[in-house]
Amino acid sequence: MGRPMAAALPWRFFARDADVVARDLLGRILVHELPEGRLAARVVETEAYFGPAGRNPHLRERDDMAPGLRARLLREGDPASHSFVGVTDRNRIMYGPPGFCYVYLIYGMHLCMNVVTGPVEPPEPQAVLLRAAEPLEGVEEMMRRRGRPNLKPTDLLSGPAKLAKAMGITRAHYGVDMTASEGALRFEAGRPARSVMATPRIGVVGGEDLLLRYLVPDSPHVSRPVKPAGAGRRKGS
DNA sequence: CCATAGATCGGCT
DNA sequence: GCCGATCTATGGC
Repeated sequence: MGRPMAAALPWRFFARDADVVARDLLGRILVHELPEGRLAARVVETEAYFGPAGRNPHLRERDDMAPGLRARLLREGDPASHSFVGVTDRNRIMYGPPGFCYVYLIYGMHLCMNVVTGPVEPPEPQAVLLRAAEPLEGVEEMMRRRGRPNLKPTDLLSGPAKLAKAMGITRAHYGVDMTASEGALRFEAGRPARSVMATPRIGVVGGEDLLLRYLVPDSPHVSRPVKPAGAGRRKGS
């Protein structure tokens, strides 16, 4: 056999609220073992999705969440979440236990990959969208799967659909347990990111002002860089 | 660098 | 029937 298999991040890691998991996933390693080889990438950008109002009373106990955000989620729920409308065939996995893979088709042609999160009691249908990562192992195979020549490493996994495609994610991964010890698709511990920044989520309708997108601000592998804090662009150095 | 159009189809009303 | 948790090519500056 090849290398010793590192432990998958355990079930408990994902049994926390989506914002906490989304932050904690930054710097962790997404791994997919394929016949063609091992694909590995460091997560640098995520988004948290909660559920409808009324299914999240446990948020009242949270003293580590911005009060405005907590109040909004308690009062209105998360209108951008696929679980906002209640159970459907597509979002059913979000209502199950944490640590499972949620894959969906977007714009008729792209797949996006999530991991289900949230406390078990009381339950809430949450997920974390994987938006960007830094390629570490199997770069050649990732490029082949992206099917575009001369792709720079920073363009390989810099978006949710790019990430899913390069990492070999298919609809067959819907409902896969990412915490299984022998599983091909899992997270490894890696090293948590040193700095984390929060911004509004990309491309959502509803909850546009909620700061539920998390990224490693100095990473060149994110889908969209953080807006410079100061004024317009510089010229030279 | 920025803005925009087109691709393409499953899920939900 | 409408529309989306996106990507890419193209054209302008």
